[in-house]
Amino acid sequence: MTRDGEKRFTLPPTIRDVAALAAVAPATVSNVLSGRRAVGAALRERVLAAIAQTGYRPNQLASSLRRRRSDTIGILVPDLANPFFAALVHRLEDLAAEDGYQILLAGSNEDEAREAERLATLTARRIDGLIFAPARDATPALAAHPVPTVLMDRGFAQAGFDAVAADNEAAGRLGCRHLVSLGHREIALVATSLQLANIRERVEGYRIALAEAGLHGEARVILGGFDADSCRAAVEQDLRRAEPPSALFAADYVSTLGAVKAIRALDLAFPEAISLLGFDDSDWMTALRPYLSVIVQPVTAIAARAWALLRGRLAEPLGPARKERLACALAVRESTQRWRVLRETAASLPP
Amino acid sequence: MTRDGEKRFTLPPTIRDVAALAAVAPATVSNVLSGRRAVGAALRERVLAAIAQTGYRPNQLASSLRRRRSDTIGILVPDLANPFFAALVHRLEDLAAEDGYQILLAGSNEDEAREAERLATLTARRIDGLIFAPARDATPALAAHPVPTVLMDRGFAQAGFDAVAADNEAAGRLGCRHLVSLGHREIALVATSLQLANIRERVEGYRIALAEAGLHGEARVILGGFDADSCRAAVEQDLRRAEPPSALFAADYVSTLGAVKAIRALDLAFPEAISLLGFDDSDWMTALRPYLSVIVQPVTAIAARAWALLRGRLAEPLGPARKERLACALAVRESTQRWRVLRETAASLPP
DNA sequence: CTGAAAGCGCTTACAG
DNA sequence: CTGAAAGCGCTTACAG
Repeated sequence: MTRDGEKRFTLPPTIRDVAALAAVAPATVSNVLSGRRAVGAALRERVLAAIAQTGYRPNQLASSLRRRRSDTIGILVPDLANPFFAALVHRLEDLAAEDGYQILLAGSNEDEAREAERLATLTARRIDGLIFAPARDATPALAAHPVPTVLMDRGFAQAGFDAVAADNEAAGRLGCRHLVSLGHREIALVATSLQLANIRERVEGYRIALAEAGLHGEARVILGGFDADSCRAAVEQDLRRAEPPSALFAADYVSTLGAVKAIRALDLAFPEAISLLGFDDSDWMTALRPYLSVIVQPVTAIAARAWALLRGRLAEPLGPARKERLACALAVRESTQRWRVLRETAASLPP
Repeated sequence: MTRDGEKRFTLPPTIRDVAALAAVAPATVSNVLSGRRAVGAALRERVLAAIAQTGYRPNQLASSLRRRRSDTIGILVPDLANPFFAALVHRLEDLAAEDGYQILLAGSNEDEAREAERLATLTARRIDGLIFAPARDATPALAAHPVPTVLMDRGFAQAGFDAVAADNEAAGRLGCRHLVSLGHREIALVATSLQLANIRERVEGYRIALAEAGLHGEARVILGGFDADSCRAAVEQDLRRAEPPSALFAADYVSTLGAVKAIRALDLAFPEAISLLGFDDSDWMTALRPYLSVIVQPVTAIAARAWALLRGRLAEPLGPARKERLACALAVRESTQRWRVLRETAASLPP
C-alpha cells in the first residue's frame, strides 16, 4: 500500500484500490455500487467504508467502454443563440438529467459541413442517441453515422427516423386566419428563407387561409435571410412600397425580430398602421409595448416528446419510425389589431 | 473473416478488424490515424484502404480511457434560458470545437444541491476541464471533485481557482454616473438578490457613484428575486410610492426584464416619466421602442478569456490561479433621458 | 454469495 | 519502421 501511496496524490483511486483496501474482489466493489448482484452485508460494509475512505468515484469512461453504452445523448442544433433552440436544449438537459443521461452539446451554426463534422465527433464519442435539429431538410451525413436519432423541429420527412415537430401548416393557417378575421386583406408573410420544409409548410398554411378568404391573389412572401438585420432590411423595403401590407405575419423567430425592427425603425404607428403577428414566444414579448401577438410553438412538449421518442427508440431499436406533430397556439396580445376601422376612417378623410 | 462477417452488421468495426484486413498490427493502424509514429508508405496505404473499406471510426471512449484524457470540457451554468449564459455557452462551444474539444453541458437551475450532483456526474465522465458559473459564491462541492476549473461570471473570489468576470463595480459606477449625468437624483437600483458577489459589486459601484454626486442618502435597492415576474411586482410596488424614483438601474438581465414589464404594465410615459438603464444586451433591446440603454457585458471576450484560461491551466496545471476582470460598456439608447428638463417643466405647471 | 479471469477498444512502452 | 504485449478501469460471463 505504501507503494501506491505516492500514486494516490496524483491519480484518483480506482476500483482496485478500493477492493484491496476492503480485501474483496474488484467485481464485488462493482456489485455493491451497481446493485447488479447481491453482496453480503459484511463485505458490503467493508466496501462502503473503503469507498468512503478513498473517496473513490467510478470512472464512467471505463464503465461505458465495458458496458457498451455511454449514458450520453448528443444534442445537435443549428443555432444556440436562438431562444427557441436554447429553450429546447434547456428542457432536454433537465429531462436527460432526470433519467441519468448526460448531454454532449454541439451547434452547427446552420452550416452543413460543420454539421457533418460535429456528427462524426459526437458518434465517435459513442453517444447512445442523438436529438437533432438539422441545418437542411436532408442530412446525407446521418447515414454514415448510425445512431438512434430523433429529428426535432427540422428534417421531419427524413425517412426511417423518428421525428417531432410543430404542425407548421396548421400554425400558418391559424396565424393567417387571425389576421384575416381582423379585417386585413393585404397580409405579407416574412420568413428567413424557403430552404427549410418547416417554413414552407407555414407558408403553405398561410396560402391556404388566404385562399379560404378569397384572397389567393394577395399572397406576398418576403424572404429576409438568416439574421435579424437582413430581415429588417427586407421588411423595411417592402413597407416603403406605395401599397404596403396592413399586416405582417413573421413565420419564425428571426424574422419576427427583423419585422419589429423594421416597423420601429420606420416609426410606424404600431399596431394602428400595421399589425404584426410573430412566431415563437419569448420573455421580452410581454415587456415592451405593444405586447407581441405570436404563434407559440409548444417548446416544452416538443422537448418532452423528443425525449420520449428517443427513450422509446433506445428501448426498441428496431420498431418503425414514429412521426409526431404538435399543435401550436395563438397568443393574441397587442400587436395585431382590427384593420377595417382604420381603413374606413382613412377613406372618409379628404385626400 | 467470415466468422466476423455477421458481427459487422451489428457492431461497428474496431481497430483489430482494420488491422486484420490490412495485415498489420493494431498499433500501426493507430499510428497511421494519430500520426504519433511514422508509418511506411506501403503499410500506410493498406491501412487507409482498410479503413475506407470498413468505414472504421475510432472509439473515442477507448482512446480516452487509455490516454487518460477525454478531450471533453464540462460547462456548468445556473440558467440555460438566460440569454447571457446561452450566449456564453454558444461562444464556448465554438471555441471548444476549434480546438478539438467536445462540450458536456449541464445546468444547475440555480440550485446548489443539483449543482453538486451535476459536478459529480461531470467529473465521473473524466472531463479534462470545467468552465463553471456557480449558483453561489462558494462551492464546497468543488473540493470533492478536483478538475482544472475556470470560474466564469460568478464565484470569482474562490481561492485557488482561475476566474474571469466582468468588472462589476466599475459597471455599477458607469451606469449610475450615466444616470446622474442626465440629471437624475432619485435613482433606484433593481436586482434579483444580494446573494451573489457579482450583484453586490454592482450595487457597490452604484453607491460609490451616488456618493461622488453627493447623493449617498438617496441609495435605494429593490430586490425582486430570481424570476422576471417577481421583479416586475417589486418594481411596480416601488413605482407606486408617493415619491417614485425618476430613474431605474436594473443590475442584471432578469431584473431588466422585470423593470420593463413594471413600467409598461403601469403605462408610464417611458422614458419621459422614468428612465431605465438595463444590464446585459439582447437582440430585442433594439427592436421595440424605446430601444433599451444598457450596460453591456463583454460576452464574447468573457468566453474567450475563460477558454484561454482553461487551456492555460491544462497546459500548466500547477501555476498560480489567474483572476481576470473585463470592462463593461455603456450603450446609450433611448430608455435613459434627461430628467432636469421634465422636472422644471413640471414645476412650472399649475398643481 | 464470492472470486479469478477475460475482455470492452484503444495506445504506450518494450523489443527488434 | 514494425509488432507483440501490457494496460487504461471497469463489468461480465464463468466457476465454485
